[in-house]
Amino acid sequence: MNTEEPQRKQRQRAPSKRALASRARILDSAERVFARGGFDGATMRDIAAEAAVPVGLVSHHGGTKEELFAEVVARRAGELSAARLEALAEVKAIATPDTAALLRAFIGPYVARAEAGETQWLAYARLVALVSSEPRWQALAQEHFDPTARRFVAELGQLYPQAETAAVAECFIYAISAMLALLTSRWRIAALSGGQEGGDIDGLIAFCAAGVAARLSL
Amino acid sequence: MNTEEPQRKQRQRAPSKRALASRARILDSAERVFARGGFDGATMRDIAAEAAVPVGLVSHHGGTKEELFAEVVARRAGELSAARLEALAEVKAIATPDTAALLRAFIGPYVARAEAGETQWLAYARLVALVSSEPRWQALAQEHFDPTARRFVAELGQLYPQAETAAVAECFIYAISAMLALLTSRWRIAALSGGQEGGDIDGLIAFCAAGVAARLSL
DNA sequence: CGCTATATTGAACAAACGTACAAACTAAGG
DNA sequence: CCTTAGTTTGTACGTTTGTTCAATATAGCG
Repeated sequence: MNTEEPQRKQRQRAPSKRALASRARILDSAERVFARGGFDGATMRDIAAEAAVPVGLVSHHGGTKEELFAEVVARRAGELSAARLEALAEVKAIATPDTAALLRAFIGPYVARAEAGETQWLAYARLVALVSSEPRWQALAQEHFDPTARRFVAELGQLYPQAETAAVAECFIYAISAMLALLTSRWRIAALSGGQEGGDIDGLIAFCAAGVAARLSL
Repeated sequence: MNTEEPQRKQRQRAPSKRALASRARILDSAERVFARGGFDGATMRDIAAEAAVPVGLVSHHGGTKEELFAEVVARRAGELSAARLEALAEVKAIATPDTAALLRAFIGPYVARAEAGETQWLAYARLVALVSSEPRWQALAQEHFDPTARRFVAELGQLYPQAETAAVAECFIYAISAMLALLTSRWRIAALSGGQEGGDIDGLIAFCAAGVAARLSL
């Protein structure tokens, strides 16, 4: 199973400050470029140009294009999962959470970061949507997203003991895609409503909570 | 505005049966390949190989890669819009439709085709998800999807006179992304529920109808 | 049939792609 | 300060990309 990493070649020296800065800049750049055009739509040269470094340096820090993509996905996944589980723990400490509280614990941390003006988190949302929908990245989704998602599905299931697990998972996927739609398709909402800005987290949670309750009480 | 089509070069001869068959086979092939890997993930040679024709023939019938993509999207959009508007007319003929009936008129024709074993419609769902989420294809979405979507948003708005148009559009986008999730992410539902199959149209509509009602009554 | 517009084929093109590499350069550790 | 592991740079290689093209085959039409 774990034969693929025989022994990580241990460094003899710590990376310099400049090297760490280059690496971070390249990962940020890759995040934006991957978000803009998907995996195949992005080129190593685009990433290098956006980071203002020569092409070779991208490979040096990021490895293969696939390795670079996986690393970009992995980078924020840890922080996101931790924040979600923490929000879940908080809400469970107070009282037995209802559907809306559970969904808010999952959705809130993401939307908060995306709306805090941190454009990188908004770009990351497009990546998550990509990884979540294309079977090609199933392994990435399984590793980085499934554990936390499973946890929330289990919590949700406790609120609807008579519902099958598949139905709970189905609802959860609906909620996730609605969340990603809010983050990535605001332009579409504006286009359909004649230019009005629309879409906030409270409306999203109201939508999803009611949907889950109705679907799982069938 | 319409200077791009000065005068469509009129054919002197009708296309032969074989030519029509080739053309259809190429479009079907392109639909599958585009659905599998997106626009950039697909190559003209993949499309040609799947259709079992030489590369040049793809260009001959499909034109540029972008033109081919646009044509693949356009091909089913007409039938889909017509079916949706017909379902809407039917449901309005009987009585004033409620939220669930409106959503069923929009979602039903699509899911029915996708579940009828016609794998091409399932592949097309991935294309629609792609066009609906990437700003790059905004023009295609505007031309082929927006008119019908606007119509349904208007109908939905009549049921919730106090709601802003942007809120109605927001709900509609949520419903669409849930529908596309049902069509394209069944593998994800199975992964989250330990392998169980899940997701049917009745559950989806129950979810969306309750969500819309709750969101627009805020 | 014989003519001709169209369809088909396979080869070829320049451009762009991911990656590898050697040389030049920096900075950490003794 | 000198050594050396690590970083940065520019270039170059072999593929694959979308598209074009001349030649060949086919089928519609008088």
